[in-house]
Amino acid sequence: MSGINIKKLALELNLSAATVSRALRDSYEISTETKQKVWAMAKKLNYEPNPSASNLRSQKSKTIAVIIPEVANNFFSQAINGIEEIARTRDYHVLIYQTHENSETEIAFIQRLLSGRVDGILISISKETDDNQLFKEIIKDIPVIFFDRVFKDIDAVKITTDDYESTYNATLHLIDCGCKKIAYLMGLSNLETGKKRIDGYTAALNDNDIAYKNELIMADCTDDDENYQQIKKLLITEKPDGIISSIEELALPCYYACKDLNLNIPADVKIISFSNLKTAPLLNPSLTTITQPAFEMGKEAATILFKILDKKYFESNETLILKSTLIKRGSTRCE
Amino acid sequence: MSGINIKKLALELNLSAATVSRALRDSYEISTETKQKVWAMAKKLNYEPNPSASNLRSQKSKTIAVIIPEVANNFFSQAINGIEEIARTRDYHVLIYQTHENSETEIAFIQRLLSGRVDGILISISKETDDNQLFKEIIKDIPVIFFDRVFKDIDAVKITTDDYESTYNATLHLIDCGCKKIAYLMGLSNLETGKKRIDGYTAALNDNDIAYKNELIMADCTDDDENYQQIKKLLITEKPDGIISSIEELALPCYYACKDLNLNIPADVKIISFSNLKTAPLLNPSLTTITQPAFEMGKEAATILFKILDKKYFESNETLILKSTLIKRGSTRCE
DNA sequence: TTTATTTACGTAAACGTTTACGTAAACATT
DNA sequence: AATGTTTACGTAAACGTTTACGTAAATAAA
Repeated sequence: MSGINIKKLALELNLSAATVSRALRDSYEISTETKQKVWAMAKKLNYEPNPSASNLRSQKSKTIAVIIPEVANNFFSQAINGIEEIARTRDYHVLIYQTHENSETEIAFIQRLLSGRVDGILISISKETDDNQLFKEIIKDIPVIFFDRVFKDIDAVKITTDDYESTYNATLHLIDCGCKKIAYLMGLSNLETGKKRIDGYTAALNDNDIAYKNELIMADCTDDDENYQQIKKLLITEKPDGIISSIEELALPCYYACKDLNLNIPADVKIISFSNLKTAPLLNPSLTTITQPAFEMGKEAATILFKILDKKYFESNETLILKSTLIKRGSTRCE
Repeated sequence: MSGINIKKLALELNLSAATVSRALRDSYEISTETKQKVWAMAKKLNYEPNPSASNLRSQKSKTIAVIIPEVANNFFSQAINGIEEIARTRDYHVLIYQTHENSETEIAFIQRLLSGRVDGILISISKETDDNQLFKEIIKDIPVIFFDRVFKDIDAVKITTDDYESTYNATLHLIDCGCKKIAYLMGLSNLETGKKRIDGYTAALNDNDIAYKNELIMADCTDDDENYQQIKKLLITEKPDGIISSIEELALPCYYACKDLNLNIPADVKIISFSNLKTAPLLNPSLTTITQPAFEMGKEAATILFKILDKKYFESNETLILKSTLIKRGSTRCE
């Protein structure tokens, strides 16, 4: 708010506001001479166009929203990083909203965004959300890209990783290491993401003639301590020799539980987790991870959103699938 | 963009836009009866006021900007978490900008924000920034709160941690553990933050009659590999028995370097680092950390900003200092 | 009953842009 | 010389709110 607006600028230049506006946007209607005078004066006076006025007139906000469960999470913060990088190249602004896995918060945010505040939305659905009716409505009003945590039956652009293959291969890896009783820590069960992950697990079991046992499946809940207790209970009662954690949040509790129960990783139980932890190689033991390309997902999601905003993207319901990487480390070392 | 604006709403209700506007804001000038009709219809039609129009008229954006070096960083993502939580309680929106430690990017962002896009700015200065002249200018135009990474001589509100005490106590801890040659990995040397940290270190050495040696100080640079090589070189040539890392980014390279050189932590060299890693307890060995209250810093910074916006805060240059915690773990275990 | 006050609304201007439309001057075409 | 076209700008309306000001009707005070 240097207090300088286009009118004052025009006054200073003995021009009309219209001419100044056109000159600033490099319109062909304005002589080169005038343009240069305008540019010079704009720079001199540190003129910045008022975004509210611009947005109001143009009905564009040059802003996108990112709605995620948590910022303080390796995956999501890396995704934001990618999104912000792309947005910056386009001089777009990025609004951040955290749902804390709460469906109502999520809905409230979205409702508030349906008023021209943003030109598009990038969203990773909260765990709790199982009803996609609202989303089916809003995608008619504004471009929405779903990333990582997506719905099954919605006609929208989605960016995911190869969730099915990831858990399939992870399970195979454990089987190769000799595991016979592989537990599965299930997250995101409401979402397509979570379903594909467990499907990969069961398919791998099937393909290797290992019976699926319901008792080996643990569904995560919202309470961290409860999760920890459940994992411990699972380790005690079922004595699995392998664990696949479908979400990063459950990996560390596994480590703590094993420590607590004097179980050796990987001798007694091998562990693989979805994770974007930078410290995975330095854990004790180092953690075998399914690492998602979070940064690239953010970049891709933003890139596609901008293509849509540019009207250069026409597949309204494509799913772009990026590959995760299974990084084998100490927690699944075979003897 | 449900396409419904205040005029259509007014038309539907047989009222003027002015009355509707006032009813929505619960003005005393409007009868209870009318208000309720308006509220009901607004809800029914899913009316959301257009923010550009509101902002333009009111000269408020209900938006704040957060300018930080990186999102994908434990400290900053936790700080954003705190900021977002406070902003939400006020129905404010949060814009995120990453400088990637680049001073010019930082300046460009700030310039763009001086046009009413945001009502206030929360910023953690980039490493490279040493000139605070621009900042002295902008704080006249818009409320700016500096957090964690702050300038020395600027008349603004700052939120920091007890940087001096933190490194002082960390150094003491190493001395207590018998360390005689304590290396210091220096970051943020341009900023008050970095200066206070190294001051704490040298003071502790002084108070314990240990000579300060320039060769034991390593300044970080922008290149990760270069940092790693420098740390290795330091370990080889100086053989320190303790290391204090003033930034989280250098902690893991230390671990790798020690591994590489077959140095045992903590037997050969003890390590303490500023860090907000959740996995610090699970590293091999677990890492002794100076943990900053990142979440609380974000909350405090946002809270004070809102007080300023509410004109309920008048100390224009207070520094609020939160306490970091020295968490002693395996990397500094004494025999 | 007359006048003052309060209540509940409407009118219109303003916020700072952008752009459709208009136009005078310069230039080109016949 | 009369007409058409281009160039380079200005005028004014519009985007969707909010609010100062105005006012008719209802109520209170005299």
